[in-house]
Amino acid sequence: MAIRTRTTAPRGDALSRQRIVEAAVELLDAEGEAGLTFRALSARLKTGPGAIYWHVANKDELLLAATDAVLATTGAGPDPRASPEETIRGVALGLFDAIDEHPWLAVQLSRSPWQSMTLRLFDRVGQQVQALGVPAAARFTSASALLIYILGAARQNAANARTQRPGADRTAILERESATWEGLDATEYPFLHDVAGQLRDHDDRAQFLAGVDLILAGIRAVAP
Amino acid sequence: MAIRTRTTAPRGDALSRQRIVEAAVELLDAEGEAGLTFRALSARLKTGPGAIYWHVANKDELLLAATDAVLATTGAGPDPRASPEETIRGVALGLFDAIDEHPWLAVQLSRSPWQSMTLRLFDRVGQQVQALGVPAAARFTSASALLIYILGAARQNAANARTQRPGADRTAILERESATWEGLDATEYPFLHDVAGQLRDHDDRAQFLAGVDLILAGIRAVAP
DNA sequence: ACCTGAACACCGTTCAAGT
DNA sequence: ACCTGAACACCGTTCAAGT
Repeated sequence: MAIRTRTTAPRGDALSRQRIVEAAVELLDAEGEAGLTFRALSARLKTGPGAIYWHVANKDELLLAATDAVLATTGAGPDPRASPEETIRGVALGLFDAIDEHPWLAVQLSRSPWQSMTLRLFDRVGQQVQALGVPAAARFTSASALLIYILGAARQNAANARTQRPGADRTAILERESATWEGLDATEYPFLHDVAGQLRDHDDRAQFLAGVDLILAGIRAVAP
Repeated sequence: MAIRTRTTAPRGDALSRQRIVEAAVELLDAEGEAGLTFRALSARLKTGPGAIYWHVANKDELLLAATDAVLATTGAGPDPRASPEETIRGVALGLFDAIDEHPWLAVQLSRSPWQSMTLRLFDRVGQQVQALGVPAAARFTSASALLIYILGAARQNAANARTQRPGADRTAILERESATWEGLDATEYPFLHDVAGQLRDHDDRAQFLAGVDLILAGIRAVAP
């Protein structure tokens, strides 16, 4: 096969939808949602803002494409040997970690529900709920409760991470927050006051999974 | 007591933090988050944008104040005769309805977790979890799972409502979505394909409460 | 103390003009 | 077909100047 000439081969610096989306993801990861700007993006791609509009309709479409691109690489294929519970935990952890790595994902995922990506997730969770032996009438409720919790927790975690400076000392933050809760008026915040100590050795991931297990227990209680 | 003179009494059109926040809430309710602009707000208040900055530090603080103002009027006081489950359902429904009425609330509530308002909610839910007899070690997990679900579901509902044009025919939308799901490839989306029919007479509020009950069942399963 | 409104440094998006 | 970059209509925020 002949070597392509320089002029017809796609050069590394040629603009393309793919290169734009890749650069957008990099920008989102590095600077957060506020960092994704058509000007910043075009500067990084060494072109003008107008050039991007040739390949992408608008910012919404760009964000959607970035979300799809990241989620496409995430989540290992389902393991047929895994139990339904394990598969659900796998999906949940995959999303949790993806959002932990790309906090801007959370906002995108819950912005347009019933979107292709969310529907795919809903179906995957629903399949496992069915495999659990949940009767047909209770499947919709079970699957939607699971997905809502998973997305909600991952989003909350992303919001927490964004509040803190990146690279901040996690232990120190929890220590400080725990002390704050302890200092709260026990009459006004009896629960927080009581539970302040548990915050000190809090593990977000473990907490997240415990919540998933709690809902799974509820589902099992309805469909034994 | 003497009648106050016109000049010292706060005239109806005098600028004040309270009037600003009230106008902000009106604007948010009518036009959504994008509608809250310092220019639109100052036009409504018949003043310049700079005047607002005398009473409010910036847009973030304004959004926070608007959120507090709306949530302060929501949620009936806790009924001491109600069971813990009933109280939790009451808190959940109160939030759900508030967010249904003011969809912009959802984004605000999960933007800054560990904020005064969210902490108060967390404490209220935690108190009821304790009243349920959940052992100390499981209380944190139970309360946070509940709150994450409640906020997540309310947000999802708000996002759904925002996608649809206000005043759109709810039945028609569900009918159309149900038909879409039915038309999906049964190999790729087996669950959605199966469950499409249930979507037709779907009640968001009932669905939401069913999810709360599911988590309550899980909590009870852990702490009988 | 409080308000005014022009001005600054940004946005997303468009579009005539180029190649 | 694809790119350029100035221009438009917006933002949030600041600030000298007024009362």
